[in-house]
Amino acid sequence: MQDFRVRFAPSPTGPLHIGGVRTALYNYLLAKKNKGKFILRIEDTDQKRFVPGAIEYIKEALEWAGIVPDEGYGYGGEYGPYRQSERTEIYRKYVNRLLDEGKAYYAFDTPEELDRLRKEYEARGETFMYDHSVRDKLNNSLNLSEKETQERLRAGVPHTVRFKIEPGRELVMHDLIRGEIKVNTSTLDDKVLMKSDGLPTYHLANIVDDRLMKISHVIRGEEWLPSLALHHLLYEAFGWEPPKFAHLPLILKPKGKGKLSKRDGELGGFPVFPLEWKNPDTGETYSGYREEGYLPQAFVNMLAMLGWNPGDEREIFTLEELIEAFDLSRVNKSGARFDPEKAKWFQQQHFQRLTDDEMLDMIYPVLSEKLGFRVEGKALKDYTEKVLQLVRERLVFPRDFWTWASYFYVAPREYNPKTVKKRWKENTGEILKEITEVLQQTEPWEARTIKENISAWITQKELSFGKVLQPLRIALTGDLKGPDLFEMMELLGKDETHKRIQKAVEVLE
RNA sequence: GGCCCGGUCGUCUAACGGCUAGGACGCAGGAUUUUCAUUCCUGUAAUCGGGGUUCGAUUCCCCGUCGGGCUGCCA
Repeated sequence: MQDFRVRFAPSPTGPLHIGGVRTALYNYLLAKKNKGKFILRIEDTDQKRFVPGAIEYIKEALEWAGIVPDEGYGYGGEYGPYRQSERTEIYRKYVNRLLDEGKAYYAFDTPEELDRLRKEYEARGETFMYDHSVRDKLNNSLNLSEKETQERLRAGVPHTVRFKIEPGRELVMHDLIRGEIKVNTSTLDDKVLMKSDGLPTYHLANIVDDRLMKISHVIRGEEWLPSLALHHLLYEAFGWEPPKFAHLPLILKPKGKGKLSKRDGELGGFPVFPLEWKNPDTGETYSGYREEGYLPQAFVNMLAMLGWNPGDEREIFTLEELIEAFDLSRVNKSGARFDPEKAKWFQQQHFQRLTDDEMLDMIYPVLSEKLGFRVEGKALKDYTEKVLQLVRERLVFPRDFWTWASYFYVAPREYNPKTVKKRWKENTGEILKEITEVLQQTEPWEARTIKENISAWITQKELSFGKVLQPLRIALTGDLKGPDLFEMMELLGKDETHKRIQKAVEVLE
């Protein structure tokens, strides 16, 4: 029985976007479910596109989400190095093997020449493919004598190595999600395996590394499906048994056409990245789920459900529960449109499941920032804990605490003109003055007694509750929203309650 | 254009070939509440089209159509 080993192999060309995180997540879930290993490999064979900070970003994002690699770049392991730019010698060895066996060849065509050919074909309405039909007319070692080829190589003429694909074979492959996939090799081109800079392309490095790192299952995005046939042929050329493959459906834009891209976030007002990212070149900043206040468990839950379901009607999962429930056979085939609203709903569900202490830990920093000083000291913390009891069920993000509870800390500076206009009548001032007296005599100062006294007074005066309580609320909070009025008054305290009522009467009369 | 992969409510999705096609988000209405929010209830809305196979197709096959991906010395 072969060990279960999967890898996540991002390219450090920028921040990981949520599609990448989901791929990592599915790999991780499968590894954990099967008591296997989840490996992080960095695919940085394109030095031109390398972005400083990207590797650190990827690791930080995975760790924040709780998708921690067991092995790989920065995590150790016996199959390293796990960064492809450190493995060039290995790739060279394997390319030479293909070259020796006549399964690959040197190509001396320059990028300019190829570019020209592509344009020519395009002008004719055709597509240029470097394949069996044209390779014997092009500038490569298949058409050169052994001597000429060796001379050019010795002279350092820039060249690539291409994989020689034999046409006319019907390949039947298997994908764990899609089933049988058939491709005729005549439709494939002779892909470059080794670039002129001596570094391998993705295809070669990927196959060699997956083999050497004993990867049992390759779980990757659907954008790789067209390369599956090529990869199979490479395994075959090396005489290796290929791993099992699964191609995940893509995550699509919420609106419009195409797959989710980083621009969609700015347009739609939601993050497409797990963590905030500052582009080192342009200085542009892209928002992240972490900075927006999302809980990692909500983020992961939301991503898991985008393309997979447990087969029953459960929707809320912890990471552990996902490991238990996850199954590749229940991953969907079609692309999923990302829905920012549903993401918010997952956040709400997970946030509400937090304990008071967990919530408070996230709320103190928000409060400190708004208040302008660090929240510490038992009195303030105890007070905040009581405030939390009144507002907790309406919180979705930690920052919501301030929107719903600011008036517990700061007296209203202004009164919402619209609600004032609607609810503040001529005799309101008079009513509040009388209420003040009722409150003055209220002992002890508790929600229950306050409620009893005010209710009794309203009934006795034959007034409506709304006429009295709504202006009272405006006086205390500046608007017509918030938790139970009497609980609020108890927490605010007798003095503060009086001060606010008096001020409102002065300002609004 | 070529190659590959898909298509169930607006969105995410469920339904061994056999029910009034189920759930969730959203939206609308209602209940609760002094208010807002939460919560609860109700409603809303779908099998891309055409052929076939079958007693019976959302489900299997073919064609069309639409959507997506790939088509780089990117990954």
